[in-house]
Amino acid sequence: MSYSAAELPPSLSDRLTESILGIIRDGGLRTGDAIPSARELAKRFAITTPTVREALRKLEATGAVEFRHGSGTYVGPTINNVVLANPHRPPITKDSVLQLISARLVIEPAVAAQSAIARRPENLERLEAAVTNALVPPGGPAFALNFHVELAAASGNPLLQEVLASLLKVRVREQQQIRALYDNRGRDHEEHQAIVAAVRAQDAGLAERLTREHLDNIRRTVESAPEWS
Amino acid sequence: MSYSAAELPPSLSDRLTESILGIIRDGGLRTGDAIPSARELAKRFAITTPTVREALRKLEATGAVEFRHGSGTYVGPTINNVVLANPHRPPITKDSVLQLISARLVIEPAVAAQSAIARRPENLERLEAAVTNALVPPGGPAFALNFHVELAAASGNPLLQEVLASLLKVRVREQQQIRALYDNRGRDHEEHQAIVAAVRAQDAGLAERLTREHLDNIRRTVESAPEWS
DNA sequence: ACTCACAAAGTGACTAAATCACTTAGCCAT
DNA sequence: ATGGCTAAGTGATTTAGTCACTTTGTGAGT
Repeated sequence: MSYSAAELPPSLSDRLTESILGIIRDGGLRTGDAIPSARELAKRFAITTPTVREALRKLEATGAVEFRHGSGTYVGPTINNVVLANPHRPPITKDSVLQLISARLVIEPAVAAQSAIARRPENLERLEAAVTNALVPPGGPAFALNFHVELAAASGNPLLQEVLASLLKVRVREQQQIRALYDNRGRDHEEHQAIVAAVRAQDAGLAERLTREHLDNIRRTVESAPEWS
Repeated sequence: MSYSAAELPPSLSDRLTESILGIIRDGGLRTGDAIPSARELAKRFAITTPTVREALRKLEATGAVEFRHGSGTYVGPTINNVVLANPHRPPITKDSVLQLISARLVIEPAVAAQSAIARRPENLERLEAAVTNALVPPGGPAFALNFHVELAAASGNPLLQEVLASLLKVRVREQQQIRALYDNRGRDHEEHQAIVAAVRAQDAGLAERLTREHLDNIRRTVESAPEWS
């Protein structure tokens, strides 16, 4: 837990990642833009392609770049993130899901209160969209949890959004499992709508309470479910 | 922001990282244990070392493994993390520091309240240690911020500790800058001690209020400081 | 018996030069 | 215009080898 300071001398590939990030940032490249090819980078830094690829793989692991076979390498979605979801996260158990909900139970009510205060009109729009989409999906990606990310986005602080997005980036199968347990024909939807109403009315106390109750309901549902893995 | 689902077919190095994680987890290896050498892994999976190294670099980027030149590759400290600090985080500005403090201002009071309720005797010990160490350092690593991680640890939820540790893993230079601004001869220390007292007394409301005030003080100090980068 | 220097083995770091697989864009024939 | 083919560019992976660093154990000297 100490995250001590015994730093090793930075390897060539370490310095390379920094240089590549420099190319991206100094070049003003945004998410989706293409970066120079591996061969091009190898020539530019006078090293070989396997070494370049090692550096790029490190950036890929954190979502800073994305590979598209045959096409090129592109700036990834989390290039400017401060906190990330671990892409190599440990397997999920019922206990770890309960731990996740408990953490959200601490953080999200406070976030909801802040969002109620700071929300802007466009946040309300996106929240409405997230709430209504939550009823639509026949089996598509889990939009329901996206609601909670949008709720955090309404706080106006991108870091809070990052934190919630990282916590909620559970594997899709487990999300569906939770929803199957909890979402008995629109209960999720109703509670989300109530929260949006509180945020719209800028009633921080209410938004906080409703969010806490909502997550507490989910926690209880999961808690009473049978072990699944 | 959409984190959409356009998943590409997993590459060889993707499958490799999963296999290596399998070796670590199925083997019951813990942080600090050695994993098979790159040559050994190459032989075992019937592939070549550059490919193995790419997979290992991805794991290195998320702190799942660590390289030690000439010695071997070892299981890293964040192998079981759910959320991570971005090792390739963007450069820090005064605005980004204020954004960070604002996020903590939302999250940490709620965490402090939870910690006041759930704290166990060993948490109080570690909190005391963090508080007293905060006065010691002549220039060493920033123990002061470690206090906030320990405060989150006292909640009993490792995820909350991970979130705070990720948020606080600012570069050392910036930490010193903040401390230089704020810590006028022990003010930090006094406020930390007051928070510990509230946690010890299991007074959740007080712990929450003191934490909010503490961070608000820091925020104001940073806000009134001159631009620095 | 103890210590220290040094050699050897194991490991990571990196190079060099290819080949294969995939994507994209342009051209051509329809 | 449309469809299919071709060629260039790119990522994916291989093969074979060299260099640098760490650890360990051995053996000489004390």
